[in-house]
Amino acid sequence: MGTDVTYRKSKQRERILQLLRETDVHPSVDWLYEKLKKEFPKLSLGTVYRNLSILVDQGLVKKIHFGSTYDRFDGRRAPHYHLICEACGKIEDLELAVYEEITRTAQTQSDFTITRHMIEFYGLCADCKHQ
Amino acid sequence: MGTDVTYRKSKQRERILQLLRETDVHPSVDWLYEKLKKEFPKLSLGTVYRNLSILVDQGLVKKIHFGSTYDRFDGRRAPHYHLICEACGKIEDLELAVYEEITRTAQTQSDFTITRHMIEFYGLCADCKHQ
DNA sequence: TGTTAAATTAATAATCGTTCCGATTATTAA
DNA sequence: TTAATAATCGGAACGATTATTAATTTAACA
Repeated sequence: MGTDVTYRKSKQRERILQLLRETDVHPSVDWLYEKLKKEFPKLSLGTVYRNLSILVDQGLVKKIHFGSTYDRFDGRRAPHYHLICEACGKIEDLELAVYEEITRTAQTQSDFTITRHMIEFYGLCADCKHQ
Repeated sequence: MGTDVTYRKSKQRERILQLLRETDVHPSVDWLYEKLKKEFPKLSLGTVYRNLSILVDQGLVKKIHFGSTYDRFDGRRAPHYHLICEACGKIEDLELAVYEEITRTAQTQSDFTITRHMIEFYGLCADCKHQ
């Protein structure tokens, strides 16, 4: 996904964006694929993936749970927050007191029973900052 | 992974936990596998996976990026937080003003260049609450 | 200590979500 | 209309993870 690529419009991509704008269910790839197969019977799964990544690239859509594609494990027991380098994927612990009250504040705005929260901070680590 | 299973101890699992306690790099499965292969030349990748899931089950280790195994997409442009139901995986938007100052506070505690943060709240949605 | 049943292991096959590929089709600018 | 090339389709390939299997190791107790 280079920076200087020009995108042509495509019916499929337009509809993917439209669907994402219309709904609030935070669709998965399969959800979009199943919906769109009715309009585009020959639609391929790869097309959905490719267009989603173009839309994310264009800043029109956000990918939730962006981060590394594989699991990481943490032997630290106390709750704490994470710093994630967007260049190299490094994960560090952040020495910052956990905001317990955020969970309670969120609770007042929702009918979920909220038990915990997680914060991830994104940016560039010291190494990647200097190329 | 039932709740009433008794686990026997195993050298491999003990070392995995020990490694996770000693390090702060938030190891991936492969990192652990490569380290431990020196001590247990016949170690299999499946053993690392199985023991990690036992340790997570016992609450001794945390899996980072716990949540859905596939990506979700969001067509909403303004930054906002998410509520995630731990029972059914539903993701909802939370109507809560974004705490811009959290990013700045975190910045004072780190040598990362922090550009943004994300908060996810975990709990049970209204439907799952009532079974 | 020695026996034995049960848990753990290694190896490998299967699965899942995602990305990549070659051939074809569609869009755009000239 | 034409030439250039981006986007499509369908399927193969891929990496991370999970499940299956038979063989090995271990805890517990006689």
